[in-house]
Amino acid sequence: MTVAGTAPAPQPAPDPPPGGGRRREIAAVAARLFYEQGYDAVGMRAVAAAVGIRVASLYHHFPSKSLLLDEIVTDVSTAFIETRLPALLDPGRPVAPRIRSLLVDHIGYFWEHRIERTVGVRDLQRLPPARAEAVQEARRRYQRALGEVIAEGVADGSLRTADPFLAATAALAVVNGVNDWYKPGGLRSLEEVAHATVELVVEGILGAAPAGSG
Amino acid sequence: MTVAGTAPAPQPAPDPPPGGGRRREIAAVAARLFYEQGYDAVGMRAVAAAVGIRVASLYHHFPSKSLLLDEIVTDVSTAFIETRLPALLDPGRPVAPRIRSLLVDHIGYFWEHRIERTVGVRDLQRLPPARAEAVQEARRRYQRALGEVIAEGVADGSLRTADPFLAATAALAVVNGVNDWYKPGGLRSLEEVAHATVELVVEGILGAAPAGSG
DNA sequence: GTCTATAGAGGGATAGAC
DNA sequence: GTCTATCCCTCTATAGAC
Repeated sequence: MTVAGTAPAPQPAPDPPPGGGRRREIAAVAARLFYEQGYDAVGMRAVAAAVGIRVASLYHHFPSKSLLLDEIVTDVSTAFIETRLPALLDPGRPVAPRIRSLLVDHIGYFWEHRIERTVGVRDLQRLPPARAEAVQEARRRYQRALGEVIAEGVADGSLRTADPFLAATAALAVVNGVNDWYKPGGLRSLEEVAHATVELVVEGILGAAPAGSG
Repeated sequence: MTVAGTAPAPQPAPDPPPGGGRRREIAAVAARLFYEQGYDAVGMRAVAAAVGIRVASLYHHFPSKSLLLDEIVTDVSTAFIETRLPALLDPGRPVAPRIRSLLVDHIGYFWEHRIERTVGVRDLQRLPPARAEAVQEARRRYQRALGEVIAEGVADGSLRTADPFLAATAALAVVNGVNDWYKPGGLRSLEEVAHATVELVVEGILGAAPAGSG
C-alpha cells in the first residue's frame, strides 16, 4: 500500500537472490515477534521455533541477535530519509507542495513499515552502537532539513510560523503519531487520514494557504 | 519545577511514612535504571546493587519485578489525567484558556516525571495486564475528553478545526513530543518552550485567536 | 529488614557431525 | 544449511537464618 504522493516508495531488490530467502524469512518472523513482545522478551529459541528451525541454524544466517535486529530496523529507518532529502531540498519547486508530498509519503511509508519502525524506536538502544548512531543521525538530518525548508517558506512568504525548527519537530510528532493510533478497517482509509493530517499540519502548524489555493 | 498554569502539580504525600522510605528509594533507583537501559535489560541484581542491598531484600519490599514497575509508572501515568479532567470539562470557563492551561501543565508535569513516563510508554506491556489496561484506559479518556472540549469550542465559535478528534490526537502528539527533544541548559527555559508549543497547538491546530486577544 | 544459598528456568552463543 | 549437544551465564523468585 502506497499513499498517493510524488515518488514511489523505495523498494529493495525485487528479486531476492536464491538462498537469501531464508535470511529474509528469519528477519520477517523476528520482526513480528520483536514488534509484539519487545526485543529483550523474545529469545533466539522463540525466533527459531517460529521459523521452524533450531537455534544453531539461526547463527548460520546472522552472527548475533543484535545484528538480526540491525537487519530489521536500520535500512527501514534510514532509507526513506536518505531517498527523500534531495526532493525535499530541491529549490526548483514551491515549498508547500514539497512539504505536503513529503509528509503524505512519510505517513504512508512508515505505516507500511510500522513493524520495523516501532521496533526501531522502542529497541534502538539494542542495536550495535554505531548502527544506533546512524539511525539517530539520519533522523536528526531529516528534522534539520525540514526546519530549513520551513524557514525558506517563511522567508518567501508562503509559510507563516514563529519558529521553523519548533514547527518541524511539531510537524513530525503529528505525522509520526498517526502510526500510533490509526487502525485500518474503520471509517476512513489511510489515504484520507494522511491527507487530513497533512493539511492540519501544513495549514495549521506551518501557516500555509489551503491546498487548492495556489 | 512547575510550569506556570492554573493548578499546582499533584503531589504525593510530602512526608513518606517512616519505613516506607526504603520502598521509595528502591522505586526511584529502579526507575532511573529502567529509563536508561529498559525494563528487560535491568535485572533485579542490578537494582539491588544500585540500592546497596541484595536481591532477596528487594523481595521484602516488592513481591515481583512487574509490581516494582507498577509502583513506578502507574500512578504517574494516571494521576495527572484523573486530577485534571474535572477542570478540563468545567463548563464555567471559556474553552481556549481551559485547553491552554491544561497543555502547559501537561508539558510541565510530564517533563518533571519524564523518567516514569518514558518507562511507562516503552515498557507498558511489562506491567501486570490489569494495570497496563488501567493506564491505557486513562489515556483514552484523556484524549476523548480533549476531543469533546475541542468540539465544544468549535460549536461556540472560539475554535476552528475540521475534525476535533484528529486535532486532539495531533495536539497531544505535539505536547508529548516536547519531552523527547527538550534538553535543559539551552537557550530557552522549559517555560518558554511550553508556552511557545502550546500557542502553536492552540492557534495553529485548534484555530483559536492569539492568547491576548480575548 | 537484610542476609546466604539455591532452585529452576531460560538466555546467547558455539563445536562439530551430517 | 540444519542438526544435536552443550557451555556458561543470568534471570526471577524463594527458603530460612539472623
